[in-house]
Amino acid sequence: MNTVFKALNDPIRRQILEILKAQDMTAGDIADKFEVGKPTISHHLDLLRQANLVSSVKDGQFMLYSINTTVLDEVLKWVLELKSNTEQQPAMSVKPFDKNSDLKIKKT
Amino acid sequence: MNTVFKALNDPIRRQILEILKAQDMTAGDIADKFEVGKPTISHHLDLLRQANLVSSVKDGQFMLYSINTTVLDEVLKWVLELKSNTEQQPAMSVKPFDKNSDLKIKKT
DNA sequence: AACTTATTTCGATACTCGTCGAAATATTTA
DNA sequence: TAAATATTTCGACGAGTATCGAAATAAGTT
Repeated sequence: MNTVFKALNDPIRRQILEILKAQDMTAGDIADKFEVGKPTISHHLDLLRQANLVSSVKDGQFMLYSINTTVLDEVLKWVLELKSNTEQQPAMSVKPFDKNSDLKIKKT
Repeated sequence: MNTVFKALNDPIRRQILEILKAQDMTAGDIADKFEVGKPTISHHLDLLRQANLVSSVKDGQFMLYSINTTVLDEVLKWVLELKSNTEQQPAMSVKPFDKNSDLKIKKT
């Protein structure tokens, strides 16, 4: 979960995923689509692989990368959970916050 | 988009969102739920606010924070887009990659 | 007005991260 | 086998980030 969010927290890595959604691609061809050097892209691909967001397979001297969207289900679930049910009123709700109420949640 | 992913890329900030999903809460009460100091939580709340993931309102000497899930729709849309349609075969697909094909996409 | 409480701001510090060029590794081609 | 190509690893550097204690700001209390 942490590694997935970490992997998604970079515009290049997100772009790589978008590229790989269209088609599998070699490391070199992916790198050609960006301004940064190949070692940098290799590093980005490594982080994506650690997060299980891409898989790779060796094809001769090439490394063919492909997207793996199953891990995104976790993210999806987490985000949807956050949006589900209890439609929270914004802070400036009609009912003022009662700092003396016993709603305070103590650390579990 | 970038700021949202950046804000979500921290376990404490994600926990804060989960807490605020249950109920609005003051900065101090939020801070009490973590081991780190109050200045740190204040900073985390600031990042969440920059990403529009929380809103805050002053209630006397307290700052009441509440979640704002509308920004998460962006994330949701992006993730779903990545999962939609073209169910990509993994790299180890039956058909080997043809490095000589003219599939190479040049930079737009 | 003095004191307490709540929160943020300010510097400072340690750590992580994105990036690079050079070198290492592996594969294909001549 | 030597040279070329593809990719990764390595070591380094600068920028960003999480964290802290102390100080500043603001509101409530005595």
